[in-house]
Amino acid sequence: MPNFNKPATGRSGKNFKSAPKGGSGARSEGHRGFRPDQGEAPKRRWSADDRAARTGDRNTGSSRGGRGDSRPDWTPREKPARGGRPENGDRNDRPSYGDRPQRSSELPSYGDRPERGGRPTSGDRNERPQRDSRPDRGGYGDRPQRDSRLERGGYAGRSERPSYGDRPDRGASAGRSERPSYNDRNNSGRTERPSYNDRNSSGRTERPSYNDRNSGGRSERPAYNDRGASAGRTERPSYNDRAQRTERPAYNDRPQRTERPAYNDRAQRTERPAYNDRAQRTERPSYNDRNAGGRSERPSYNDRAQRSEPRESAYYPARDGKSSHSQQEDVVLERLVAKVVTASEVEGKSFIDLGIGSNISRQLASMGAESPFPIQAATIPDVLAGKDVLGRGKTGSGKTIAFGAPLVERLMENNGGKDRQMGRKPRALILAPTRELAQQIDRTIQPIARSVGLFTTTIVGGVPQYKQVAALTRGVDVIIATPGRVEDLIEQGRLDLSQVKVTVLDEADHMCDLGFLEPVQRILRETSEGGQKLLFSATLDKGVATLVKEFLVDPAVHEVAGEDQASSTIDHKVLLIEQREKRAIIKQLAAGAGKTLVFTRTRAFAEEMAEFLSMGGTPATSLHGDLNQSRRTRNLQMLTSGKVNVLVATDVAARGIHVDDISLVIQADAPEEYKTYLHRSGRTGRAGKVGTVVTLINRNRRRKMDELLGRAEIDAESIDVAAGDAVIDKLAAL
DNA sequence: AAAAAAG
Repeated sequence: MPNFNKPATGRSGKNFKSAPKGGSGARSEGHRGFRPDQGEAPKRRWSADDRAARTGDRNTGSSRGGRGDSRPDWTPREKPARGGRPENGDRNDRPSYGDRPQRSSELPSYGDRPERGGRPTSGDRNERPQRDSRPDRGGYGDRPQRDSRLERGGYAGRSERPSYGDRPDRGASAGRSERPSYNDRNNSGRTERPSYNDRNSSGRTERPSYNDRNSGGRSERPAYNDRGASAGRTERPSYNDRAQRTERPAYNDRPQRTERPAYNDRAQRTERPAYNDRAQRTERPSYNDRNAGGRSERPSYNDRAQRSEPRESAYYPARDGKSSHSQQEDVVLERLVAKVVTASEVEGKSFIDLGIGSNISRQLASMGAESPFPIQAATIPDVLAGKDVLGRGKTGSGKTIAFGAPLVERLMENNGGKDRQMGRKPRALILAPTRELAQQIDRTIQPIARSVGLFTTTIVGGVPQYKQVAALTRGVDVIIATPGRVEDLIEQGRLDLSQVKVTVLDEADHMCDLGFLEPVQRILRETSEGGQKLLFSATLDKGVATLVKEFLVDPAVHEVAGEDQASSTIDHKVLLIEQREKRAIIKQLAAGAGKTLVFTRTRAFAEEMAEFLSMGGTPATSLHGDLNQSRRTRNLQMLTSGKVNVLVATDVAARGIHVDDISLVIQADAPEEYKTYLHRSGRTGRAGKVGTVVTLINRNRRRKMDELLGRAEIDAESIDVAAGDAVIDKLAAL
């Protein structure tokens, strides 16, 4: 790709990783945080008062979306109210400290979160500094499960959480919540469901690789014609031209795209299996069945499976019996050549100047984003122009709106009058690495989409799928998802991505890591060929080369200048400690009054530390993959709501998650990768607030830590300490 | 090591 300094040397990402540009942390021009020009990004854009006032507005105005109020066409026939909400199930077994007591009070009553406008959840904002300090914002937690459903307000069933009364006893699902940890699952005779590991290696057979599918029958893809002529869409390029780029083509052009294979028929598929079929399950409508229904030309997942096409096999290194864990070195990959934007360049520009419509601009303003942040000003025009974009913006710099606002704007302009059509296929997909992040993104994008009558839904695991399926059946425009559930629903024939014209990968570099890359590739291949692709991350580097090569066309690369430690409000410290004193020191650090986030390398240690701290008088809760989703959501919410001030988490909380006012980040286990360091530390110091990051290491690991800090381009003071030292108390959060 | 699917 033209945007790389060095042309790709091979097809697989491995090549890029093995050809790093030296591990030095030189702040040279080719390096990650290099910035030719100084310019400070304006932080804090609004005051707490503004925010409070804003909240009020939203509550009154957001229902305008139209759908929510009337919700005529979509009466949930298939699943009326019954909010199965299993989530509550685990409430009983909930281990962590404080949640129990307040429990009942923490769940807002249904009534108060209908419009989501009040948006207490702060979760999602992480990428957007703007909302950071909203005082009124409750946190994630208040609306744990509701993820996206809010708007659909009207419909009972949809709310993730039905009132206590109507909730039948989530019988079956209850069991789910207790899901054993990954480890347990592996050992405990749960034969019915292979653990992730098993699945990766052996169990895998049941799922054909997408490659096969590609080579399979994908011959031509139905044109986009039906899309409805985009009437006056002249001024703005449309989806289609993407190929030729220059100026945005209209949806209609799409047709030319003959080579697109495909999955076309899916489009016509009206008879999609009803939710009820589910019962018979096992025989879940396979692609074959569907094919039989007339769609013969399209290979079924199975067929595809058998078809062994060596082609692209390079993309599946792990499958070939190799350990999928080849310890990647923590190296700084070559930086992508980017167009650098400085804060001063965008000063005075408004979202409207950038091409965002007035409706969306108004919505953004009501959310606290009165004027665009640098990363937004840099990428919005290109996104609107239909170009593929790679965007790098520091943690909390507003990346979600940077891709979310223009994405919604484009969908609105190109809906060909088909908006709100029942059963319409999603036209945009946003993928995130964790469920919490996906839900957080939805909380930001949903209001924007609703402001122009478009709908969003989250497609993530850990929660029952029926509501997601019901939403898809009704028709949704934007999907915010995690990879696993998306693939699951595609296999079930309940999700069709063929009409997806815009795909966003948040935390894109992470989505290219082992374990994520392949699913992501398979999913991207299911989207409309030639569709626009947007890759964002605070640490975007050449690790995304594999995806760029296969899916992006002449991408524009943007980053913001002045986003390095010099402009940071975070203080970094490295404590050289005695291993045996680690717990005591963490306890001392966590004793402060401010919100503290502790990162551990393993789930077990996270759980152990949370318990240790709680037992020691510092209420703490945990967040990691061994918890069922409802507990994850609840525990995170406990921190955002202030029910506890300490959250001990694995790296599931390292990226993207936004919690207001975290004043101290403790790395109980030092990160292996400099990027992890940057993401973890990015949980504090948001919205211009000050924060401290303390990393605990053994003295003999000092050199290694220094190297990592060098790569991260962070200057941190190293201090020799012993449990009980006064220095530690000083670092404890205020 | 972690994360990501299972009415």
